[in-house]
Amino acid sequence: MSNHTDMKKIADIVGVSIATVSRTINSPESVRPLTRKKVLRAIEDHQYIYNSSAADLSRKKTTVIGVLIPDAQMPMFGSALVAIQDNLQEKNYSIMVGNTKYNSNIEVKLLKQFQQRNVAGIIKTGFDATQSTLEKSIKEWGIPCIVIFEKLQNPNISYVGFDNYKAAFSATQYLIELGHKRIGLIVGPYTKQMRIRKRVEGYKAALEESNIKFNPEISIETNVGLLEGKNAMSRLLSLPEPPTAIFAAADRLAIGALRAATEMGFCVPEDVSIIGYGDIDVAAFCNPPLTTVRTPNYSCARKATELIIGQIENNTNTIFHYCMETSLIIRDSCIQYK
Amino acid sequence: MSNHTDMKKIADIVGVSIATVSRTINSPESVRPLTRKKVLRAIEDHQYIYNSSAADLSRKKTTVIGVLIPDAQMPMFGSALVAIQDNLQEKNYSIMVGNTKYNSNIEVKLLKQFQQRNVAGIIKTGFDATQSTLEKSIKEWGIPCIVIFEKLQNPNISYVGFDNYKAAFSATQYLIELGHKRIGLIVGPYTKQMRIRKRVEGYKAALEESNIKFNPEISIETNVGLLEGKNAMSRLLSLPEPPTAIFAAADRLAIGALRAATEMGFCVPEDVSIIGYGDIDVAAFCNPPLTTVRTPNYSCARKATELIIGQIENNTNTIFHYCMETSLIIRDSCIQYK
DNA sequence: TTGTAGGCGTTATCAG
DNA sequence: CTGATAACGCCTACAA
Repeated sequence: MSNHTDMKKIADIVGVSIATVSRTINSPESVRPLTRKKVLRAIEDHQYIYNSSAADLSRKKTTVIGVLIPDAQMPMFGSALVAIQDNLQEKNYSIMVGNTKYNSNIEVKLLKQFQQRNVAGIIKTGFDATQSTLEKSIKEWGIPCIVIFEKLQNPNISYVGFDNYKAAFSATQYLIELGHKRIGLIVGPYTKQMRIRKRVEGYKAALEESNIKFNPEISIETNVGLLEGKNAMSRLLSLPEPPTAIFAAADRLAIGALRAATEMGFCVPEDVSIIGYGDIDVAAFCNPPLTTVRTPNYSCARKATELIIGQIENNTNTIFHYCMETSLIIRDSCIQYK
Repeated sequence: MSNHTDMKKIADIVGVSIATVSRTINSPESVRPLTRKKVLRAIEDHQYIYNSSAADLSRKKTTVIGVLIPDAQMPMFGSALVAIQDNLQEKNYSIMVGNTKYNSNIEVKLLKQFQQRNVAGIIKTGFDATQSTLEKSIKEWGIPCIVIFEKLQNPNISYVGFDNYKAAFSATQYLIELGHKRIGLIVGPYTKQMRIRKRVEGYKAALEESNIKFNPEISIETNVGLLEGKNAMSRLLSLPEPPTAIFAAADRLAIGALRAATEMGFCVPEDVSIIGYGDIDVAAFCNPPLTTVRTPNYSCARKATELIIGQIENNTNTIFHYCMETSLIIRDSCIQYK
């Protein structure tokens, strides 16, 4: 005989059926106030702990949502977590996180875990063309899945993102307007990530629009990180004819680049301008403060959560496409080329 | 009739009992190789999805662990998440996160959620004396709970941390050795957080050891953030007789402080030295690179995960106390006082 | 408004 | 090594 308090026990104590206990928890309005009160009292007095696993099994549906991010250490993704929870908290949903490290094996494994745990919905950052299998399986799986931080081509997948192409275009254009012609690019693994590739395309398009020829020699693909940004910048500045401006398509790359410039004796922005991407919070605290593109991370994640909750509760699964605006945050790391 | 693949269905297909299917999943070695192979084949062919909720219910035990952090946006806590998952991944455990925002109401709510979901263990950062109720309930609850990033006084709670007192002591001492006597302090909400209070105590003890009187006027308690650090530093540097060195007991405070100094025309370290705390990754990329105390965040989280998994699997619940070493990382933001 | 009872998909015990 | 079967704790028609 279990000495552990379950619904049955509460029911016995109050002298009511187990169904009534369940009801006072899930739809209190459907039980007579007096009964309700007695049940709640017993729950309180006997420290009854509701068992979500059992409920999940019975309902064939959980109140857990799975969140997939590449790297919890990056503020951009951390803020997604915060936003999601801010929105979920009051509704008593829980968050299951997975850190993919940009590794699709890990991602697949985590998704499988989510699936086995029967999460009610998934919010993930980024979605690659190479993930068509994934697309198919999520479709069949039948739960809502929203991609954030990215504007997708694929009309079958919901997203709440921003236009990486446009944002990168405007950053590059800004540099061009300042008179720069030799504009270097330091960018993350765009060969793997669509969201990053769009930035490269935006950069190229802006150059082209101004009849500046794309120069692969001053364009570096690297992993995203402070050190990586620094290394890339060192290479760029060691060139016989270094760029006069750099578009670092991630703030952390920009911060690394800034460090490289400083250490090599280049003044920013006098000797070389640097524009970042993301407007992470330290960007404003760099020396000099970093001019960058602000992407609406928090609001994307928040909006996505709102939408997914809606879908879960109404048991719908329509496709949403939201594209939020980005903006140029002009600080002190870029200057007119003379 | 459900068209959804469950164990029963696989069993029927293979012509074996449901128990055998369960076995080939959970203890493959206990089933005849040929049978095993057939079952696995069917699982593969029919895209069977294991239902963890059901298993959890049956086992009365889950394989999810709850992680409580104050702010997912802070790299220190992000790295904990990463470390925990790195360790959990291969064992097929999942992580449920909760972001407390340093708010104990939220924390209590999240813990209750964890409890209802029947998590197998809890890893949390920080533990306050004010949380004695919590201590009691976790005790009764009976699952392992490990506090990280902190060395606790309370012998009843497991921790894997480091000695904040000692670390702060050594940071302050370093400043003193450099000849500073007027050493300011910018620190997080130590009135609320034990882990932060220890830093204040370490700071004071170091001063006292060198017969420097603690001066409350150059000591500021604030929330932890870049802007907060900047504001605090502005106040300090506006004093008629500003400090010649600052111990910012969190790197983000230090970075804010650095910014304030720069904007106010103070050179760091020539006019004022700044030492940080935490060695977050951008610290090395500041201008100047930040001298700071390195705390073993990743390894604490990793170790804690290892321990908690051990407890879960062996069904034990002993108390562990691990204290890791911190170290002084000397870079360029502090200089000899002349 | 309340009770009855079958079912959710696994695990685990006990035989065989 | 394999099978039958009773839990696990809750939800949800259906009935009263």
